Amino acid sequence: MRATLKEVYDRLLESFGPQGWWPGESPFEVLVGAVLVQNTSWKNVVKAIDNLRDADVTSPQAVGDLAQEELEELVRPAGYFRLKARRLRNLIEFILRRYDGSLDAMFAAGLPVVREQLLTVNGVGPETADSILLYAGNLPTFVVDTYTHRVLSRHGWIDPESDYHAVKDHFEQNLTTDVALYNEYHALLVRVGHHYCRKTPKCDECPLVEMLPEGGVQG
DNA sequence: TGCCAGGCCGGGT
DNA sequence: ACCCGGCATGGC
Repeated sequence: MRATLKEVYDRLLESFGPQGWWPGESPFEVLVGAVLVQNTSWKNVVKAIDNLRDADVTSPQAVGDLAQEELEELVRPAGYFRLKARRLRNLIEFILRRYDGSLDAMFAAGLPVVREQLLTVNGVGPETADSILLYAGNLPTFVVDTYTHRVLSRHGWIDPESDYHAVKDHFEQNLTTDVALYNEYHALLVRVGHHYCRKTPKCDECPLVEMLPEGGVQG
């Protein structure tokens, strides 16, 4: 008898409690954070976001007014700083041109439309796009990240070869369409990943250990 | 002290 | 279609 995704969710929620994601004081900060956190620890991203706030860069328009070198210095603590300053610029330019800099207007255009548009921006891939849509826009799209894939494949709940969209569809087809649920579930998977499901797993005290298949973790 | 972090892109086979 | 290197700072 295999655990359902809902049962896994309930177990995580009872173990860790609500995570209250996404960290960020505004949709703009959430969007910025989604780009800056690519393959980087959130601790570093916080420093970069603090820099932006201290410099009064709190809107797409404010980013638009910055020289590229200034933007690079502000986001430097997040790592890959030249690359990320470029990606951030690409995304902000898109929003300024297409939506006159209004995040509200962008999200009002609807989930499937905006998702496709975001994916055309160089530097915005599926996880970044879905993070923006879910955590900044409150739109019901499930976010898949490295921990999502790792936790599920180690427990034998997905094919380890499955790609981003396969995992995303798996969640969306086996859960009710619910922004709060998607939000909390992803945050809980990152939490359990941080504590127990690193590259070398520590399953001894993991709340999901009793849900392991015969033979323990895969891979 | 190395290893790794809430990806994504571009170039080579 | 795949595979792989590059990107960079800071925490544990």
